Amino acid sequence: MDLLRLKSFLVLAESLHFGRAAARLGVAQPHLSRRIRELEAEIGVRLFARTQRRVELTAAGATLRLRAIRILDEVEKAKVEARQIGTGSAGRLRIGFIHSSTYGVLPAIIRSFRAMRPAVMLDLVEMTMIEQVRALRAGDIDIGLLRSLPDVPDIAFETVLREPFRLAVPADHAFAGRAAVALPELSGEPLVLFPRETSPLFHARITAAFERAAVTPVIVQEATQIHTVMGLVAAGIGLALVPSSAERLPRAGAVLIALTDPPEPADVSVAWRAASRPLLVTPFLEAAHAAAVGLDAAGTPAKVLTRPAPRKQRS
Amino acid sequence: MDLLRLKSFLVLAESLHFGRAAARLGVAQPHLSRRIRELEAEIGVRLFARTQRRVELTAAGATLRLRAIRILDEVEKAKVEARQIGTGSAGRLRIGFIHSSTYGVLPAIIRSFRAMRPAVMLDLVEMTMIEQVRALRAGDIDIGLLRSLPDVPDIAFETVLREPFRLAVPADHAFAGRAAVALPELSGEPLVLFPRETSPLFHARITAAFERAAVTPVIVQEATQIHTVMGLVAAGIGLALVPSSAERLPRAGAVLIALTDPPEPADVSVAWRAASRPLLVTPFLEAAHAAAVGLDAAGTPAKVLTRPAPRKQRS
DNA sequence: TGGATTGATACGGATTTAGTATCATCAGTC
DNA sequence: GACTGATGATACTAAATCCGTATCAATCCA
Repeated sequence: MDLLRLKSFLVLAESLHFGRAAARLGVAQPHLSRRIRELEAEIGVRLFARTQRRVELTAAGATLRLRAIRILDEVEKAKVEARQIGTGSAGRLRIGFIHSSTYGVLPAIIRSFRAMRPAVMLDLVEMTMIEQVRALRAGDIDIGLLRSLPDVPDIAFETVLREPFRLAVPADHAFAGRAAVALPELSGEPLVLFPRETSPLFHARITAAFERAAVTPVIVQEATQIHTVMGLVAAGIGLALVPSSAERLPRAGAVLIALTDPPEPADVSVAWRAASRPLLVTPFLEAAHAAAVGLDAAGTPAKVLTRPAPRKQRS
Repeated sequence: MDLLRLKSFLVLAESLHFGRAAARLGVAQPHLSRRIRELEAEIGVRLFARTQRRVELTAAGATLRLRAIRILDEVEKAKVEARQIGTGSAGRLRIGFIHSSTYGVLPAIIRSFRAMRPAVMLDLVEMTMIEQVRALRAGDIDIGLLRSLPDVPDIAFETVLREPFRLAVPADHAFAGRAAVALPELSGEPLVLFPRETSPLFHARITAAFERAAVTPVIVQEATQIHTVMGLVAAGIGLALVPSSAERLPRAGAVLIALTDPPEPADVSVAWRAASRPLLVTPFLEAAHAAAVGLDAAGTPAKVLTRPAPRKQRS
């Protein structure tokens, strides 16, 4: 069975005229006769009833016609789809992301990327950084969205956003009305901190800043996820240094304040397997950078210190 | 795009090894390389990532593989289906039938035919004989099941069953206990008869028999359908001559009795367009003959006169 | 009855396809 | 670190297939 034969059959089934069908196919009439005869021989069934004056479909031909339309259509679609996936305008992109990007940069990146490549399906899976590296190596995800990594040879990454740290204080705290606070002022204040094991980057940046400021922090509680930290702050357990994306996390009872001497910003990076950079990494990086600019413009400054924007606070 | 290329692609996608795939396809390895290259050129996308040591599918290749499996499967199914329809082992058969066959031979024929050709779909439409002839000519039905026709040149038919006439009498009639009755005994009895216009065969056979017996029937009522006639008999309106298939029509208050000098039997025939005898006519005739024999064996004798079999009578 | 139309057949030339020999590259090994 | 074996790509020749022209047989229409 040959698609050319099938196509010829279909054209003849439409026009029911060997001469005209052959013309539409761009071949000579005798050759169309041959193709149809070969198709009939292969199937072992007469597809057209030729009365030497009129050509009509047999019952077998009529059902084959319906099938043939479908098959040729699917072949065409398969070709187009493969081409689109090959050129990156369609397909599937499996993305691992850390939890804290959920209310920060991730939605903006997704929005931006979908606008660029509407035909690409995104599979989003929340993972820790460690899990992302493992999944990238195993080929389970194509792209990781994570905080910057220690140098790993087989994983490439590019930073798309630098998030400044802010001071989170309970709404009824003395600092709550202040425009900015300096780290030395936190001396003696109870603090909530990210643990070294599960949040190495946050932990390192924050403790380094306290060292620079010559402050010995009083750690009263540890918590891994930003929303937990914010909850503890709101409950009055202590103050905390959190990345600015915490602003997007509605939480009654806590406010964010700028720092005059903040830690080195925490970056959000896009990672992929260095060996086989997926085609869609480039557009994804574009989308991520665009999203980062948008976030800045929307009042989440990445570098400049400003008065914290007013926040909606929901229960 | 060529199914051979697609098949080659699929085999290579399974084995991921040019040499082995080529062997499975029965071609030399260089030629498989060519086919794949051509397929990739046509689609404009690399389908395999060749690392000179290992071959693996690209993302485009992976989705094309799924599509290709489906397409090749559908092509195969289309071929098989067309072949089956062409040889009559599958397909659709549109049958027109007269009402009176419903409780006579039709169910038996259907049962027999479905056992023979389980893959053939039957479209059953009740029609009068006139409508059947029209539908056969228009190509709306393939087969008609009807009483014998006056010779019509473009419709061919074959008789599959000859139904003897019986005398239907009310259950409380003097004849009710008799084994057989002769037509002259009906002289003066009120009779229900099929009208000439709508039931020409029954009318002709019955009036001819009365003429032979030199009896002038007293017609008190006409009715077209056998179940109506039986109803009128049960109601005591009169007696009637009905084809023996009326036995299969449960009807309280009426019994059937053999006739010693019955009219010529009424035949049930299968008709088709003489110009293009559908393939399935032959098996349908076989099924019909088999069903007719079964009916005889089951106590509906076509020729011999016997005591009428006991009947279930439901309201 | 003759002309026109339609599909089938025959045959020679052109294109495509298949097979053989060979090469380049890389992984694993001693 | 050179060698060996394996793998896919390339080049070239032979065979098969495909395609177009010429022609025929049968039917319809005037």
